[in-house]
Amino acid sequence: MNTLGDLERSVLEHLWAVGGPRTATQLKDDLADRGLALTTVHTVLTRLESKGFVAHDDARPRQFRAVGTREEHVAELMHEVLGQAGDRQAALARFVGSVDASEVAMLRDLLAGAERDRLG
Amino acid sequence: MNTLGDLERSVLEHLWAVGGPRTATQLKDDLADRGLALTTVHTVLTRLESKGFVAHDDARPRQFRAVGTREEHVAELMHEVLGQAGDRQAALARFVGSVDASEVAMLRDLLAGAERDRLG
DNA sequence: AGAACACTTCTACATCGCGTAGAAAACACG
DNA sequence: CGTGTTTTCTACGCGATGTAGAAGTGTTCT
Repeated sequence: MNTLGDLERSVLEHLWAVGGPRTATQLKDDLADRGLALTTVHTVLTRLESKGFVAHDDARPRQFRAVGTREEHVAELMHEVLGQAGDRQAALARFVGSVDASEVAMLRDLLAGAERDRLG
Repeated sequence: MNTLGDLERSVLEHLWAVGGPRTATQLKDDLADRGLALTTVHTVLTRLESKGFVAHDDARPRQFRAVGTREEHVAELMHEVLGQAGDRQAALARFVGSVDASEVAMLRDLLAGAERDRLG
């Protein structure tokens, strides 16, 4: 499922944050605190790409960008996780039972919207 | 985060399904399709235990049981995942936008309850 | 009690994913 | 073309996991 190592996650997280395309060299600099070799960045990007999280064009410093947003990813993961529950409703109940107050209010609004959409 | 291998997951899943305690030998038989050695089952149980998913008593065929339910686990994972979102609300919105109709209705009820609890 | 069997713990090994990067190959630019 | 940059290839170490043998401990039956 959520098979991302620390470094992979950092890089992807950064691409998500940036929002746009980024070259390997730029990423290496962006993550300078890690002190990575350029090839390391490349390896990670390649792996992220083979996992479908990143794509690059064929320009000549390759431009790498995140496929999808962090929020999409999170929502997708939540669904995957929920799919593991035998009793989805029970799992959802527990989940809802522990989201914080502001989110509860927001969820309610979202649900109202979802319902309207469904009813047309 | 969700660090469970296939076998570990199978065993835990089985313990969740069974609901009650189970000996290593019983588990080995329960999962006979895997053709595991008894010691393998023990190793896995030990690892699950060190991860906090399983506990055993000190009776003499040790009784192993799942700590918590699958639904609790799922809800917990959902929270962990949600915690990864930069924008929790956006993530929740996407999530809610794709749960099915019956669950939407149920969520609405759950939320009403959650709110009452908070206000009350 | 002693033997035979069952259960538990210890130790080990192969594989795989991931962090990490050197070496080599392909390419751009003056 | 030569030099610096970028990309690809290859590789190694480590920790997690699947897998289980060997050894130790407890149980049972005669």
